[in-house]
Amino acid sequence: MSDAAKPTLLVVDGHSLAFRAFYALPVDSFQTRDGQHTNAIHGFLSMFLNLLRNEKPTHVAVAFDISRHSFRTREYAEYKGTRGETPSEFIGQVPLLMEALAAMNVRTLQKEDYEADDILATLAKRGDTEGYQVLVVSGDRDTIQLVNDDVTLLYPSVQGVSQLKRYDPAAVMERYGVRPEQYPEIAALVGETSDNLPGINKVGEKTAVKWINQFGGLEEILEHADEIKGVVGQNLRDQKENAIRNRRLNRLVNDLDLGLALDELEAQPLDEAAVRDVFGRLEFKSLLDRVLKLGAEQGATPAAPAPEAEPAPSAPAPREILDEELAGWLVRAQAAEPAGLGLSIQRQGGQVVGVGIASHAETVFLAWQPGRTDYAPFEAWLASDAPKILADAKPQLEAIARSGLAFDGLALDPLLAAWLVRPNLTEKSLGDLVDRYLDETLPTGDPNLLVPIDDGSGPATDAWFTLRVAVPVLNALSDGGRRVLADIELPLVGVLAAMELRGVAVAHPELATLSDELATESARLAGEAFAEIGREVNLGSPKQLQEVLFDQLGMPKTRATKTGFSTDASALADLQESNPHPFLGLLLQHRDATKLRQMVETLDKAIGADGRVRTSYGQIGAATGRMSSNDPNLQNIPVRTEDGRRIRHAFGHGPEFAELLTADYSQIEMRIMAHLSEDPGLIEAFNAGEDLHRFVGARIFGVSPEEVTPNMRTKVKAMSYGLAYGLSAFGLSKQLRIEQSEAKQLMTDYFARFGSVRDYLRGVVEQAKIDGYTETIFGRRRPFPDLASPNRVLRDNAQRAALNSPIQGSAADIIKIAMSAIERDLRDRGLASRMLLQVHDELIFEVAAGEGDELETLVRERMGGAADLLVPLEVSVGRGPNWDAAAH
DNA sequence: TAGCCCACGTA
DNA sequence: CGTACGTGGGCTAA
Repeated sequence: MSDAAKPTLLVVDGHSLAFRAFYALPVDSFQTRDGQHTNAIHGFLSMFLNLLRNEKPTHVAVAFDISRHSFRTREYAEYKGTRGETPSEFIGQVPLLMEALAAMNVRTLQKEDYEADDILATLAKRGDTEGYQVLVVSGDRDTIQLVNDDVTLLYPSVQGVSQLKRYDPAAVMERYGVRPEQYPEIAALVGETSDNLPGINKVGEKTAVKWINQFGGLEEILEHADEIKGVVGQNLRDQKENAIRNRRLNRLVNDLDLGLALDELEAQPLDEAAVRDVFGRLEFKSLLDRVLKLGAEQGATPAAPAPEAEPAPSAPAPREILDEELAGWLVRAQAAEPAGLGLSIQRQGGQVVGVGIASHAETVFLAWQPGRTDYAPFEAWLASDAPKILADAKPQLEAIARSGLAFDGLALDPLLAAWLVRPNLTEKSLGDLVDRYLDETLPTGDPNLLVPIDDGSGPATDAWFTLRVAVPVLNALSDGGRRVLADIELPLVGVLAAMELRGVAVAHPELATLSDELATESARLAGEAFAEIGREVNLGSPKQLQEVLFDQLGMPKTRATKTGFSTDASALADLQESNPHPFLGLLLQHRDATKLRQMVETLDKAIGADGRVRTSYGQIGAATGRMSSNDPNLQNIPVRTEDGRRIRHAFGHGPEFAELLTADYSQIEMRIMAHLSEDPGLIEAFNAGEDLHRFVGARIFGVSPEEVTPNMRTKVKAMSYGLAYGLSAFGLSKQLRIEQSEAKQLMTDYFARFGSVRDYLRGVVEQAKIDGYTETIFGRRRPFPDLASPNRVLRDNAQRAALNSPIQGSAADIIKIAMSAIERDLRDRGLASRMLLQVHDELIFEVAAGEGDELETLVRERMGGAADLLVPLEVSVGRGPNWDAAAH
């Protein structure tokens, strides 16, 4: 039998969810005129109705505890003993809730001497055996043990409580690192504070999982307790009775006699009169509408025409329309809004599940589903260049693409625009925009619902606010900012969405091998390090390291940090010079190995089923205009060390592609500095086409370029790059490990030859003090309020950031321009090669067979031609089977 | 458990 | 006492 054809049994732990709802919703906002509190009932029913709506169970039951006492409290009197008095506001809500469920003809179950979870376990077991799909809804982690291929747990998430997380076996494995049936063994070891079940001291989830995976199970762990070293091992031996008791108590009873057959749980039409009565007494108006609507959909006696759901405070109530009516609406709405319609894509699991479209006067909602023909006019409009306004468009464009829809016509993203207005403290969501620019609150249905209401008001309202907020945001933007938005940022949105969807091929076996090697290496280094100091410490703990270095080994104190003294690499290098000790070298090597291993592991875990890793680009990430990359960060993959490059070696191309191509700008920031400063010397250096640092070195040291030694070149290079960061003589001396006087002299000599650079950098800061902001070549602004701060540290920091911003920001602008141009070219020319990654000044492409040369030419032209500067933009390109080999 | 701090990878 | 980021472990306050 296919899953879709199986009956679905929904079993809910009434007590635990009502209790969670009680804490999630404000007590004071939910009470009847005669003072009866109803927040737990309201929260529970709201969530429950959504479950019925979304999951469409064929069979339903809700289980409750009878009292706080059960066979577990008899076995272990302290069980749940730490729980305080049940709040008086909660008491009395449960019987009313049961009454409401009875009116809805939902069976409620209780069993003397057992807890609700035992009832869930029994029903899950029987449902599974009898061929049901079972959904268990509980806020008690013990129910994780019930999960299997046919039993899914829906568990309220900790922070939001606004959504239920689905736990199937894979999700349990991902979250807890063990199979569902093993979860209670973890819980037994760790203990459960809320149940007053102490576990083994110092054993947390990580250790428990490690042991389980190492020994196979709790029983085996206890058998091998003698082999476990350290304090935790002793704790385990001392406290193993805790674990044994916990395991006995957290085993759910799954063979209760409930005195009913599963057939009897079949979903029944609600009793409308009774529902009206109970909900009326509870004064649940909108919930009554929802329950009756649901009842009508599911074939209950048709309810009297229910009043329209309450509209959001000021948004027009959304209508749901199809076919010709939708086509007509779109034509009229577009005529009314020539700048674009508001659009919001509701998503679930990365797919489109609903769409809101708004003009100022009206909103519509579309319950879009793949294969439906009623929405053809919408799909045509979506694919057309008709202007559309979306807040935080990128993830929405991705859902559109994943759902097989075409998109064009992104006219504005107010979130992106707001970032250009205030790139530092940026608004992060539509709600933030509405707050700041409209001084209103974005209605979110009911933020406290356990499950968000899914009636279409969300996306339609979002679309309406998106449209409205666009005007004040645009008004706040400078002319230059509008140009950056239109010419650079908006065209990039779709490009980034496409890159994110493509991902990059990463070879798991290579990473696995590397990880193993690094693990062995770091274990060896740790062992040697421990031998040096005669004890075992946590080498990853700066605190413990300080004890070793400064107390035990009596080394001189290093640079102070907020919480002690630095143990970073440069501090340790200093110590190695003044107080040579083998421990220091071993520690540094161990750091390198563990850090690298950690990166390898993170990357490895990010490889998807298709062998590709997908990052997310933060378009509104950096204040300078750069992008960021996260989940995982692919902009900090090691390159400087041999082992690091082995990670790059694992980045390859898909089987349908021939190789990778990397293209990066050479010294783009220095070139921008040459352009902005108009320094004749620097401009000449670049136009000479000779090695920059050699050329500059020759000028500074008064020798010919051939006479510039590697040492001289290193100093000049550090100096040049440091300039753009506001480097001081002190900092330069430290980095080059030279005397401060020598660093000072170097700077003097540098500026003697390249004086315009200094004048420019000074001018940037002066102008920024006047304007309050800096600007890139293309007009991207960044405000610097701290330039006027009386606090010197803040002011100096702001000065350095200010002089760097036009340089870093212009470089970001340039590569963004190039990216959009390249993406467009690739499409226009019908090439199959594709852009995959951006690492600030570098682009990585997957090359289709036979396209290598054309791609290289195209990329060189577009990157080199992205800006017209006083110096050429040089691009270097490499190709190869992997990222490392494609380097140049 | 949330959030800070430290340390360190990239440009 | 050099800019811009993101990540992860340790640690601590709640």
